[in-house]
Amino acid sequence: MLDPNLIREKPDFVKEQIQKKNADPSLIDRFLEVDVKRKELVKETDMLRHERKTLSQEIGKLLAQKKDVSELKARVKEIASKIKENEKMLSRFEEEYRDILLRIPNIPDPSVHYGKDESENIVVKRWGDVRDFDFEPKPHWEIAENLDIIDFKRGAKISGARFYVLKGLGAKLERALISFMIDLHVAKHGYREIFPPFLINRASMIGTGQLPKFEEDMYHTDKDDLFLDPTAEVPVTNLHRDEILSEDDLPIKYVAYTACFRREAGAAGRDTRGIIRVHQFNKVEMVRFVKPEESMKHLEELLDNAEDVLRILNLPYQLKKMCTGDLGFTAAIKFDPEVYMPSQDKYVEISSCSNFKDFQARRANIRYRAKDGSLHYVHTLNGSGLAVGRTMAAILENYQEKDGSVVIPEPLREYMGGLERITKENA
RNA sequence: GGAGAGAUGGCUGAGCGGUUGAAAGCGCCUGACUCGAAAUCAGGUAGAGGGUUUGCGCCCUCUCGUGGGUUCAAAUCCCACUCUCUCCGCCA
Repeated sequence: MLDPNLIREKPDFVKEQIQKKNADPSLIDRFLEVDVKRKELVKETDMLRHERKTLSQEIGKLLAQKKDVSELKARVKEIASKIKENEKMLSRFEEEYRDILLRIPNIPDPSVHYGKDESENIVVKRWGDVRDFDFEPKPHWEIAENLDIIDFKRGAKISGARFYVLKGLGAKLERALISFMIDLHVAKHGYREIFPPFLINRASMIGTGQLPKFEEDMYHTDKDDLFLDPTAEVPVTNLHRDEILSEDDLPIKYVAYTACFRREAGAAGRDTRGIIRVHQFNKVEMVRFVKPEESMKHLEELLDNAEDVLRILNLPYQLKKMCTGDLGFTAAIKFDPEVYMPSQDKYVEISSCSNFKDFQARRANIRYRAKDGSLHYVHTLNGSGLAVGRTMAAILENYQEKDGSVVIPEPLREYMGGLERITKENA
């Protein structure tokens, strides 16, 4: 959430900023209204409580002197009932105050360009040589089905549309990719590996900004009120919810593999074929907790860590900078690495790297104590490094051969028992 | 699932109806000593909300797992819930 003081002091600025994200500026007016009412009531109630406290102490003293206190008691009782009334009203205001605050999106970083939606994102970088095929490159789902390493039909049978089954070397390649990515980020980029729970409580979902606004996008278990992990960002960022870290601990860098579960509620008809958009996929995610003044530097590093995976796998990619309208609810600035897909001659999102600044830290109450004793909110960042399923798709397409086999990228071979190629025979 | 024990500040841990927002220790900060450091000594050190002040600050309220209740008054008594630990049961 935003700093309430920023909204109070510069409401017009905040309105303007959230409108760039296509959010409703009337949220700010509602906030200010509730804020005023709440403050008045707090003031009044605090005065009453003060009175109760003083008189109660008085009673204690008189009682010690064995004096009559029945009159005083009656007075305090009256005050107490008034307090109770106020508290009921106050808790309603507090709830609304909090709810509005939780529904106001983060404001964009000044360096982010204005744009209405994804069509106005800009490509800021391109890397790698797109391969010159001497045959018509097939889409990944055809390659995979021909090799019998992905089974869409049976995925649908077991679970439904947008689920698939990995088989044989397909399953092994998935595992290889996960290990390869984690090892890279740990050994070369200095992250600590985390393996978090996949079922997550409500408080954590609020902490990183999935709730209250996006409940429809998540799988939920009714009996226990738990959500299926939509991204490791949630459990890993919430690792330090309600904690005060020490300045010496920062920066903290975590990398985690998790399965990710998404209902894709609004995605009917999009990317229906293949493994690009599915309900369950694997992802390796990097998360950083950093000092505010260093967070932009950390975004650059994080982004480079994600790109490094693509470079090492020699997958051509481009980097897209998101415009204000496509930042999403929580990000202040965001870059998406996109991998080249030969069958469509298009670049497809394979990672997303964001700086949330103090937006998540305020929600999740993650602070650090500076050397001088003062308290500050940390800045949080995260980025996929990378989405595993999409990496698999990219490898299948970019490394496919005319005979239908797929060459295994050199750096992955040690994770595949030295295997160099997936063929119909060995798959 | 059953039985029991517990949850207090950055950490450990005392308090079990009325100057207790909380002893003590650790940690941290400041000062003295030192060329410097360590050790020692002295002092300081919870968070949130609100008011006031140009500012340093000062004042008020709330918070001892969470939510309710009893009482003039609750960290302290009662109830519910959550979590942790121990034992039993079940189980990959």
